[in-house]
Amino acid sequence: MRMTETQPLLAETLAISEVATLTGLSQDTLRYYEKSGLISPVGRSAGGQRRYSRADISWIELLLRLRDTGMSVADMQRFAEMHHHGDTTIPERLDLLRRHRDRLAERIRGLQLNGQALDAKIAYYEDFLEES
Amino acid sequence: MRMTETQPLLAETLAISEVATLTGLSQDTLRYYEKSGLISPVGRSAGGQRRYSRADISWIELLLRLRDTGMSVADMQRFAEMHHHGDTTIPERLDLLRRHRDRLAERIRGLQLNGQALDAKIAYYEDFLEES
DNA sequence: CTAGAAGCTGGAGCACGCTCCAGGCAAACA
DNA sequence: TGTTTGCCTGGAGCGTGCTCCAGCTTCTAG
Repeated sequence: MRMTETQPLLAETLAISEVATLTGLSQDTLRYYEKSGLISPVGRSAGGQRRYSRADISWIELLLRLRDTGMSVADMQRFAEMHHHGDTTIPERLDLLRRHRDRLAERIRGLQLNGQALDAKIAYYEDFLEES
Repeated sequence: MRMTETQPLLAETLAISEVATLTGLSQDTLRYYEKSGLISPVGRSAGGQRRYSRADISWIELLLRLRDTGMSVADMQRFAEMHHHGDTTIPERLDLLRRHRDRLAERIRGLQLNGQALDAKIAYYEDFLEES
């Protein structure tokens, strides 16, 4: 078979620097997330360096969505653990996602209202300047 | 030269506990905000206890709006300092508010997009459950 | 084969935004 | 009047989410 050449499967994996560039997370953060259980232990090269698979990448992308919509690391840990326990946890995961989604909707509504109040303040300042 | 008490003005002021209840901030946070310059030194009773005026309250309400829309304490400090320097800083303040408003609009848009992606994920899980 | 770049681990450190004392004076109620 | 409740200050401490580092191993280009 092949000798020193990398096989197709291996060619599909990414080094940590590439994942960092791809996701915008720092290498330190990627390692920190793995250490904290947000990312399940990722594949390794013969020498022990991380090799991320496509599945790892899409999992990280989901994590980022959760994080960017305000989910805490603690909640992401719970979610990751469910994920790790397989399909039987899908109802729980669904539940968690729905709750999160609802809180997000509320938060967006709140931000919109605050935005309107800020607009009013801005208009007030604009009027003030116009009159002087 | 306002050392008199039992004036209508005094009747209009609030103790820190009342402001805490009113705004949802803790007494410690109110003192911390004052210490950090977010709130300019508030009036005191003869004995040295804080007495918040209507103007103090509405300033705090503006601060809360800024905070709740994601402004950092550092940025609020700058804003507070401008405010403290009087009307000549209105153009700067307007500028800061507009920038903040724009960032907020962007953030809301981003949250909405992430929300849609979460909806898709939720739908995926729902389908999965339905088929089993 | 080798130099330099990239990655590893465990653990310390940091920025932010509060939060919680201790020890003491102020205010309100009975 | 007393005593209970409230507020004061300065400063230490904390939870979160990273970020940095030392000392060492692995990879890769030439």
